[in-house]
Amino acid sequence: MSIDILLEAARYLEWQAQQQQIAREEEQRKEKELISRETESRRVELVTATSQTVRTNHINWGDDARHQQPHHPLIPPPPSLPPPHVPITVIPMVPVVTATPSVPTLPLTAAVASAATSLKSLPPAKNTSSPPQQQQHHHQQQQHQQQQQQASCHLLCAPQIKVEASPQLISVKPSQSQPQVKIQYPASISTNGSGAQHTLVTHQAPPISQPRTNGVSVEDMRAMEGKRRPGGAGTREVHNKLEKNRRAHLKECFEMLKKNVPNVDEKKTSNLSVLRSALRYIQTLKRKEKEYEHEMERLAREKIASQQRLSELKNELGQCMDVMEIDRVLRQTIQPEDDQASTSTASEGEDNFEQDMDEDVTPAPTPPPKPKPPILHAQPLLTSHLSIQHAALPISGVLTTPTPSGPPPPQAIAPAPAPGPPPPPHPIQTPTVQVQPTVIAHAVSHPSVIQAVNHALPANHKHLTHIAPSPGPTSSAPQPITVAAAAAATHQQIAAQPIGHIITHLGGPLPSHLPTLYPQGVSVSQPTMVGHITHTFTHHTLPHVQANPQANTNGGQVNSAAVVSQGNPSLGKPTAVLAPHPQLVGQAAVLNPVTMVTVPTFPVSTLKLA
DNA sequence: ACCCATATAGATTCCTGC
DNA sequence: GCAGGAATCTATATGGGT
Repeated sequence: MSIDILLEAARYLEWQAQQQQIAREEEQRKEKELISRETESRRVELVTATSQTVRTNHINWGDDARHQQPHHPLIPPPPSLPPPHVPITVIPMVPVVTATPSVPTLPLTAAVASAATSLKSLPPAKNTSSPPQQQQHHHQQQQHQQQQQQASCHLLCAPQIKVEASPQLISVKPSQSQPQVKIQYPASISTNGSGAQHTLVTHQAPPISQPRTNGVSVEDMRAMEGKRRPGGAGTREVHNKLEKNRRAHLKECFEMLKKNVPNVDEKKTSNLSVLRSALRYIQTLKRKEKEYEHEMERLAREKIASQQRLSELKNELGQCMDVMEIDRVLRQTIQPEDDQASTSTASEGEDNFEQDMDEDVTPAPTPPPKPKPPILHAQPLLTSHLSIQHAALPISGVLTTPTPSGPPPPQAIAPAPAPGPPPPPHPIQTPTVQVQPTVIAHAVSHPSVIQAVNHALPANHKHLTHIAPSPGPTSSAPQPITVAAAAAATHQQIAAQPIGHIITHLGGPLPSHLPTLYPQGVSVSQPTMVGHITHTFTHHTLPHVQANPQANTNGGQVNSAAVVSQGNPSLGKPTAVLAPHPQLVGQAAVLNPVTMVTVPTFPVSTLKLA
């Protein structure tokens, strides 16, 4: 219920009260005349004054006046006092007013409230409403004057009306004359006072002060309404509109939240339930997030452990193979070929190798003697080669990852051009001929070969990449080394084109880094090592090449200068091609102008993954 | 301008007694 | 099953604080 409605109702009541008051005044005046005529002068005046006072103060209290008659034995009952025509309607406002008594800006309600509070003290005032006649007379005169002067009515009548009105009469029009009420109310209050002197004093002031204390006059109220309405109404409307928009936005937000939160009933879900559901959902998400994080950590730990285990296994396997191969190869090669080699152990043989290498190796940067067995140094980088080799070997075939598709690439080492079947039209870089790095790696990275080379090389030269047949001291033309040539080391071709030079490189994963990583090749020209290598080719590589033609597991680089190899007549095996690495050609030319056999410089990680 | 608290009314749902 | 009341929720108005 807005204040505007209340104000409208108050004005309506005021207007009705004025109308009724005017009519009643006419009647009362007529009554006065009649009474004055019937009764004597002074007493009649007194009686009329009191009755009028009562009437004016309690406009609708006709019944009360009658009830109060016993209390006023001197006052005869007003015979012609008309009962209120219509009941009073202001009553419903009182509960509202009393419900909100703290509204200071509401003059009407404040006035009503104050009047209501004053009404509580009204009955005793009625009981004591027998002031001296002089006072009453004086009061009557004042009342008359005020009645005539009053053009504005006061709402103080409302409480009085309310008190008198019965609950059943709430909806009926009021029958109060507010002007009288306004004026008479202070009078009644003053009469309620215990002392006559006090009433006199109060009579002087009340007409002016009471309206201020009890409330605001109608005109003041109207003025305030005028102040509030133009600006206040607009402000109110704007404020209401803004508030409405705000609520709409809030509602949209709730709707959005409801959509984003699963397991929320589309219907019958209040905002509170939506908030609760959202809270539960957020908590669930947080819990799941933590679980997933833990799972990820666990999987990461498992992965690391698996990788470590894998590397350990690889190391163990490679170490075992190296040791075994070295022992065996040393026994087989060094003893028969090197007469100087005594029945030395592998370590002693290594020393011999080292000594030999010191003698025969080309002027390469000579590192200080290795404090440790070279196998230990070579292990990390040799692992890749060993893996390839082992993958190719039947023993360690578990580690292989055979290529599922594609024609079996000719895995071979480039044969010597002279013997064997007719060479292809393009001996070099034949598209149909592909050199399998696996084979090359297998051939070159045979543990024994590598080990032998590593022994011959300084400690930091551990990655065997190039093996070149010995072109002879004056030969500068690159010549491919083939399986046949390798086999010829022990057969016929070794004499014609023996492998007299092996170029080693430090293991660099990327070919592009070769120029920087391998500023110089290391030539292995010692007969012992060359013989060992060729022997290894003969006894280990070729069988593997034949047995595992598709053993390319890493898709290594194809040598650009592939040379069709010749089949080994003695073994009757397919031709193997071994070609120099394209990116090492230039370097090979620089290092040693021979045909090179390269080991693909694929990353070690690739091998590990394979 | 925005937000919040309060009061109120209307609608809906739930519970209870008959 | 139905009426009535209580409980709950939503929308609105209003005033006040920041």
